[in-house]
Amino acid sequence: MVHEKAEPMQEESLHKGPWHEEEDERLITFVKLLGSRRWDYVARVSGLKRSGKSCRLRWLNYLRPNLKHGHISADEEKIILQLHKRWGNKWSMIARRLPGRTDNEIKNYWRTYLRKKALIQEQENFQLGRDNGKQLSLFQEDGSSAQTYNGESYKPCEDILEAGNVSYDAVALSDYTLTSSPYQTRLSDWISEFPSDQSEIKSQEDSNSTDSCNCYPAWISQENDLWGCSGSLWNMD
DNA sequence: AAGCGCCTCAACCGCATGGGA
DNA sequence: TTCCCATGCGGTTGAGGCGCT
Repeated sequence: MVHEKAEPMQEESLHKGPWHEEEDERLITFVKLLGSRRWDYVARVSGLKRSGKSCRLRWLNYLRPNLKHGHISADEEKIILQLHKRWGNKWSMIARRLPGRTDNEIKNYWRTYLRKKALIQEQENFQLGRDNGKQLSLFQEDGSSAQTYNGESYKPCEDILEAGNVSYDAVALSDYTLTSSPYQTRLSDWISEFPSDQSEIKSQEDSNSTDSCNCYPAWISQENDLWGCSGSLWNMD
């Protein structure tokens, strides 16, 4: 490994905008040579008139191996919805749970498609809430969970219920208990296995780095069964 | 065919964070 | 402890594609 103090790039000479094929090829060559770190150095040594930031972004979002470039599958969409409700706009965290997908891709997908879906869902729930004389607000304007019910905060579980095709109203009417049917009992058991504190979640995240994001934590892999997802997504290399 | 508006997504920007000197 | 720099992250932008009129 060469350790050389990187000179600052000449800002005014930097290329911006879309990458050309030759630039991609050159970047791939130099990343293979120098590794996907020290991006300023890679940018400078490669002769690409791009910033280190730009090189890093191009590599992470487009050039790195094992990226998927196709449409987001229904299974992946469910995961995104679930994790967004859990974590909010933590796109990089969500991306780590979806092998081959980038935070940018997920962020774009959310903004262009899922956010609308969430808003529609909100409107439907608002209508249902009005019909029942209750106000169940599940999403804020930005798409995040509002976590209120009749003006009171509650532990969010709508993500799980939506994923399992259980209506929000069913939860509202059962005072958020999930034990009245075998299916709900199963849900309840599953929820209870969720990491109970941030440190546990953190340790699971740490064991699933970007570079080795080929597995899921136990708590989410169980959703596969719950959702009846195809196995292919979960066994990705 | 041309013009317009909307949508998508690659790329940029600015701030936060972490590590090393 | 402080400063500096590289990297990471989330929000935003804008070019190009596409469909509608």
